Amino acid sequence: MSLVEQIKGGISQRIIEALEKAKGEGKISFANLPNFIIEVPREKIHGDFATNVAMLMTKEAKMNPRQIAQLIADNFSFKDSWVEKIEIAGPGFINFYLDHKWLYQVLPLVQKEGEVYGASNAGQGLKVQVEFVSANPTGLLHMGNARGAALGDSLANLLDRAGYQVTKEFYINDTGNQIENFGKSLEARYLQGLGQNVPFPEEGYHGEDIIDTVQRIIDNVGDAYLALDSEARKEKLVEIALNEKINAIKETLSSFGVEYDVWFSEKSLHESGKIDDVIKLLKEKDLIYEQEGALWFRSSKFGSEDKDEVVVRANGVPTYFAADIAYHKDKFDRGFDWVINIWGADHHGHVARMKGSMEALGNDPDNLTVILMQLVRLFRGGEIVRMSKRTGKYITLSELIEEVGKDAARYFFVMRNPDSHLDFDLDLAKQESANNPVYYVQYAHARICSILKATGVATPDADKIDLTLLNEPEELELIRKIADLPDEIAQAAKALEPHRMARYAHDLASLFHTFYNSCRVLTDEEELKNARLILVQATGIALKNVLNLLGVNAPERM
RNA sequence: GCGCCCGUAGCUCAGUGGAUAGAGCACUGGCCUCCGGAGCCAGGAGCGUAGGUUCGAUUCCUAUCGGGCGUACCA
Repeated sequence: MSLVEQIKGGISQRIIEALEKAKGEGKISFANLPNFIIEVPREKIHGDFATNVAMLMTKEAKMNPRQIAQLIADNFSFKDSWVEKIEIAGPGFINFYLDHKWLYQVLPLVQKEGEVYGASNAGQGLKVQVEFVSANPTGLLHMGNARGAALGDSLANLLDRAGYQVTKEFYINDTGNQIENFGKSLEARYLQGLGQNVPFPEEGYHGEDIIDTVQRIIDNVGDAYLALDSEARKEKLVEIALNEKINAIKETLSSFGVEYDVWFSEKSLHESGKIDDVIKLLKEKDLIYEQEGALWFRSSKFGSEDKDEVVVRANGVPTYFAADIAYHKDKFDRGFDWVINIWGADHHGHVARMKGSMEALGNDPDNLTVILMQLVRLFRGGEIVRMSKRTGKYITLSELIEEVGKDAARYFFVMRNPDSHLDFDLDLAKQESANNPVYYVQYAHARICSILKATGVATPDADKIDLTLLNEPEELELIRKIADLPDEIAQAAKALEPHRMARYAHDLASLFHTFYNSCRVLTDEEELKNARLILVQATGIALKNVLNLLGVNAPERM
């Protein structure tokens, strides 16, 4: 349990005791305690912590909130609580002012824990799976995939740190219509590459990368596939090209700092019979019916979905939805307590029926969470960078990494709430200046390393230093922010909101710069210098740990 | 038509039902004989609109306007 949690828990406990005591003395009556919170007030003058308990009890106790607050204050036990003073304010808030010495405990802790500082057991080992990107392996990764990659990977890191047992997974759509189409496109390029004048399929993949892929195949095997019939030829081409594409995707993601635990093949679901099995299972539950030659799932019976969906087409081929049902069933069969998918907003129509299908199979649909992310727009020179699906021309993830660097790209993608459209300013991301938030944070870290190095010796052991010399408001605020890290991580993980950590990193860097400008670290006063060095070191550790969560480097110099 | 997401400062965005709604950019003026000036300090303006629930609403509900997306035997 983190220090902040301990403090909050202690205050909470004492509030309940105070209320029980007052009740015993007949000064207040209530049957149930409200679900109150202990929060950090926005304004510093409102204390270190505050609670709304009195305002929530007015009905139950039939008293006005300030009277209730007064009772709590009168009966509050200060002993061993760090609480120094209690004030009642506004409509009935109870503000707690702490002896700031409680903060000093955090510094030795940070020094001792090092790179694991910030971790907690909030998730209690719950098994959670995060599936993200899962891009079509027929092309290169685009900005939507990039956002999903940054988001998913940071989220997985967060969950891991917060005490969940995390598996990162990529679902490979290696079968179905788009693979058919891929085959046709490859075949056309192959024949064209060998000098034949064949038309390119209208709905084919126009990207240049496919031409390159086919050229490599021609370099290897020449016209050997001309002799095959079209089906066998496409099969061969698809096999080779798919392999190449998937490897390229792996490499690009790897250079983006993203490594998966599992690469799951859609095709394997067809081959293992898991799709047939799940359809059979639904049939047994009378949730499948036949109409116009196709098999329909009664999705309208579940959740908010208002119509039924086809799972097997009239031509006997299962739909993507059928495969996805089997896939998600498989996820739960593998024992995940919590399954998280990150999808583009254009897939939102798929969410309700997906949850419905899980419910139909007896899984709690609430254990499936789908994070929808809005689109990404690229800007260069103040102009929107147009993407063209028809010509297959778009900026790829590897080009983006090439242009702005991994750190800026990851920071920019994860800095926003997935719900909002992301305007990605390429010029800003490239700037090595204060305008660029990622540099601002990294600069703080480099500065910290520089100070620590300037002493020429190792930073002293925090237990042997008088930390109570750290009394300046800038010092105390900085320590306070560091103390918050474990809770910040736990909360961001639970809410599935990694963008909070980008904000935290920025706030922490900002507090450090403020401290740096008002407190000289390398001073002649040996005792004070040592205490400040401990603080600087702890800040560096916290900053680095957060940047690592976001997949951004914490440079020692820049 | 119906469904989902978003409307907060000039721009890009934060804000678990709480107290005086916050950052960055842009604009203006200050700050190094001193640890990294890629830094610090100071300055203005805003919750799309109208109702409702509540002690209290940017947050929840309803309606409405504006933008995006979806509404396939595509994925």
